[in-house]
Amino acid sequence: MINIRDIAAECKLSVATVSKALNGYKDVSEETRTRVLEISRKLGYIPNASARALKTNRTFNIGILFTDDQNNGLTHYHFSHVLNSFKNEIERSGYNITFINRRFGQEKVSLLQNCKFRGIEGVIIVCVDENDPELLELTKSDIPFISVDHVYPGSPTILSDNRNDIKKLIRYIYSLGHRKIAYIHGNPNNVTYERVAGYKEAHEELGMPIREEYMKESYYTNAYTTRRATEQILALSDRPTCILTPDDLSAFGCIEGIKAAGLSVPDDISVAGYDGILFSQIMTPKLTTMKQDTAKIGEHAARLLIYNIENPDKPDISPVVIKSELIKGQSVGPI
Amino acid sequence: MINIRDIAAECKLSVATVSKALNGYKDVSEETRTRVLEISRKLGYIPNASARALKTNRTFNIGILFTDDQNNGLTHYHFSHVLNSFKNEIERSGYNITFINRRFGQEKVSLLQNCKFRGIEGVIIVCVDENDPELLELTKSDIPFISVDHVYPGSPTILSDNRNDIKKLIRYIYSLGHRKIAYIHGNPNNVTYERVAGYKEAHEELGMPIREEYMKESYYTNAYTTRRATEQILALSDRPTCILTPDDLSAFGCIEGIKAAGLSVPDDISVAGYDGILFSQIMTPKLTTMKQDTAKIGEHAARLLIYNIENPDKPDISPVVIKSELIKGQSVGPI
DNA sequence: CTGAAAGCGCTTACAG
DNA sequence: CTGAAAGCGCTTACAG
Repeated sequence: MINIRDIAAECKLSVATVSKALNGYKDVSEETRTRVLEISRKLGYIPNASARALKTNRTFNIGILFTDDQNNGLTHYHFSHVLNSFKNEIERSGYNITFINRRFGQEKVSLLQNCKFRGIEGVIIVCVDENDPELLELTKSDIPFISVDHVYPGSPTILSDNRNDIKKLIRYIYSLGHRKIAYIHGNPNNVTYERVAGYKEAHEELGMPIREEYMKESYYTNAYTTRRATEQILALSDRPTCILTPDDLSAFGCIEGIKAAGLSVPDDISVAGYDGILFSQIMTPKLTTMKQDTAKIGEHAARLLIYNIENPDKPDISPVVIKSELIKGQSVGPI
Repeated sequence: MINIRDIAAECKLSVATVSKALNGYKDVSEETRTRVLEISRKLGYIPNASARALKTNRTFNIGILFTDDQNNGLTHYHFSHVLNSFKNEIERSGYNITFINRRFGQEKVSLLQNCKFRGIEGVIIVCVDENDPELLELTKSDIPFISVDHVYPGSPTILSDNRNDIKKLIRYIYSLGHRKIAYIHGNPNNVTYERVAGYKEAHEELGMPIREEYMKESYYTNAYTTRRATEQILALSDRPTCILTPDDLSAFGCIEGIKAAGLSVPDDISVAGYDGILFSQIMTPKLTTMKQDTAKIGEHAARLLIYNIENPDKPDISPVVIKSELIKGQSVGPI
């Protein structure tokens, strides 16, 4: 591989001058710069990122931390969209995306150690076990990060407006005449907390009683446990007319359970999802759901993270809240 | 940050000895090694990957090249599973995953230059425009790569047994009494070529005529264009009894088109997908499809790539073919 | 078994 | 405007 010294020799210049010419420093004559650029192109010069990183202490590598309790990983139907958008925006800004893991070579190390080892400049935390001690260690370190959906106090978060969005959804369902709305919510975390709070607030505002037997817990993206919860709800003597589910994927399980009971959606009972993934709109009936703006979430996450990397002295830690959009669909019908 | 010199000072040893102790070289006394390890732990030493890479010329970074013509990127419902499995296996072996792009900093560069710049040791090529000149440049370089689905002569490929798998699917459909089977295939590429060949071979073997009007082109993962193609097929005077689609996602478009025509699946007309993604089995009716073994594809891809990185003198370039599994589902009914 | 020395490819204060 | 020199943190042949 051609290096800067080869160019210097070819140009009869010092490596210092070549380096400056290549990096666009002002204190190089136009003539010299042109010659250096020309020769370096002729020689097929490609800089060495490791050498540059070693000297400048900058890698431009951004780490992704991305594992969820259901172990969807990269295949998560919602978060992969967030990530895709994040990646596009990060790369537009000249950074690179890499995945954080727990090793160097064959040795097991902590997430923070992996970041330090590889000179990761910033991390996006998506869809992880928020209580993992290694994760907490990372969030307390000096490495900037942006968290999606979970709030680490004092650090920037980006998330959907879960509380208000679910209220919007419930108001819509209410407007169709529903007065008995069950909620199969996801396992406890920040998102679940906000949505359950929104569910309760909407009930109070609309004058509907909150009934414990209408609230069940399931796992996110888990059609199986959501079907189980659906069966419990269908067994109630006073059935709800509509069931909210943790997300679109688990809504499929809910609908399956309803069909298995010989009922139909939305004629006998209505169902709403959450997320607005592609499949929710190509199935029949089209799902009533809240479409999270994954493009915006990923893009803002990238911009905010980069801002904080480049302004370590005055980081922007104000949480960013992105509105979701109600998709009316057809799975919630009029009463 | 603590470096190797700090440890050397603390241990009253040379950096050379510390380095050797840390790296498990044999020619260090057990006592010295223990002390070095202890001190380095006490000091919170973390090695510097850039420095190590600069010296050893090894980064352990594996690049992903992953963009498809429908621009699904990371959100591709099939390939994200391949990638997830690939990632897990790569990391198990102590390598890291990163994405290849076309820049360093704000400068536009070729894919190969990006790889060289960052010291990428190997690349997985998934789901890209195979004729991109920059891609061809990369495939002709000295950087080992593994290609999924597309065959670059002289380089290792991993792919499903498309030709035989679709024959298996057609034999099953035939066994249910179907004699008029249409095929909406994807846009031309290696996979499409093999599948179309399998479609024709199966027809010959089973004594069914190949009818041009039963073959339409669509795009992969595109429900819209597949619906359009379905409409053309439904307009035929002598309709087929079953339609094969490019993949499960586009099968939704096909089914939509059928429903819009007032027909039902599978009572009036049967539909088969391809891939076996999660949604194909939680929809109603469950889709008849070929389930690609994404876990195996990703895992083998990782192992083969690593093997070729670590054995540059005797690379293994034999193509790996993975069998798919027929999922009978319910969207293809008996005649 | 230990260490002195060279060097990986680059950048950057500093001198001229 | 150009260059000599130091140094980023590490590894490794070589000498002892």
